[in-house]
Amino acid sequence: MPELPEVEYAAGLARRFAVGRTIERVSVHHRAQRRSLPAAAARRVVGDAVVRLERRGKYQVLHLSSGRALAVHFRMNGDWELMEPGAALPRHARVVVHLSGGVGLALVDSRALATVTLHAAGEAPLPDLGPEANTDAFDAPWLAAWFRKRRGPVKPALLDQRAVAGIGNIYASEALWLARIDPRTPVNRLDSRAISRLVGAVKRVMARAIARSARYYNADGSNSALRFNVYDREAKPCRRCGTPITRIVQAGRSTYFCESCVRKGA
DNA sequence: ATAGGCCTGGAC
DNA sequence: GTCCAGGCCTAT
Repeated sequence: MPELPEVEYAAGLARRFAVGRTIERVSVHHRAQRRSLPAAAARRVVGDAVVRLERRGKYQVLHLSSGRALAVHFRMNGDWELMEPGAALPRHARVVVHLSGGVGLALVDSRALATVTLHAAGEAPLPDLGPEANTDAFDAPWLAAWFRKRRGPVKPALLDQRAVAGIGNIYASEALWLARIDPRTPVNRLDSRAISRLVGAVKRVMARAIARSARYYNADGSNSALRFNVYDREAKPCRRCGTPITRIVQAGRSTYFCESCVRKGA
């Protein structure tokens, strides 16, 4: 579930729920979770208030009144579950931020791959990230400049969060399909028109998903009502031309595309 | 660029 | 049982 649109939605929920409240306790319910959040770190934030919740790419940052920050990354399966006073621990709750008023912000994640990290005041809580995929800061000149410094096929390149923040494996395939670009095209072979199409397609895909995720987001992380054009549609007819969708593996991850819709040379 | 690791659950 | 998964890191 969690690429930029889904994280945006989850962040909105958590923001309305947690900002203005004070952290009374942080409980960790899976040992793998201690790799990113050791017990001492979980203890250190007690008494801190959540003053702001920021989403950046697929990350969320809980800015605390002391200047410290908690950075959260959902990875493959993470999500928030909001616990009202007296609520039972949700299934797959891995970390719970217990807040004033008796509520709890629960990180649920069946695979326990999500991360929560504590950062001291003045320390950058996030790695180097490119412009947000859904904003004007992400534009064709930027992407062209990035591609000039890189090599290799365009689809894995789109997943590099330093190039553009927030795109994941699903929306990378979706955007390339919309732009009619072959995912195997080396980035140095994309002309400026193709790059412009790609930037436009990324923004359209993001905007649509953001608009829909508010309605179709399920607590278990599934987004079943979302209808993808190519993702997970191997051998099914392309919605544009009917040709069976092709699945290949790039950088160890599935890529879906339509071989006939793709424009020659891009 | 690829392989393996981290984890669990669902599909087959 | 096997394979796969919307992410990302490290090692080769």
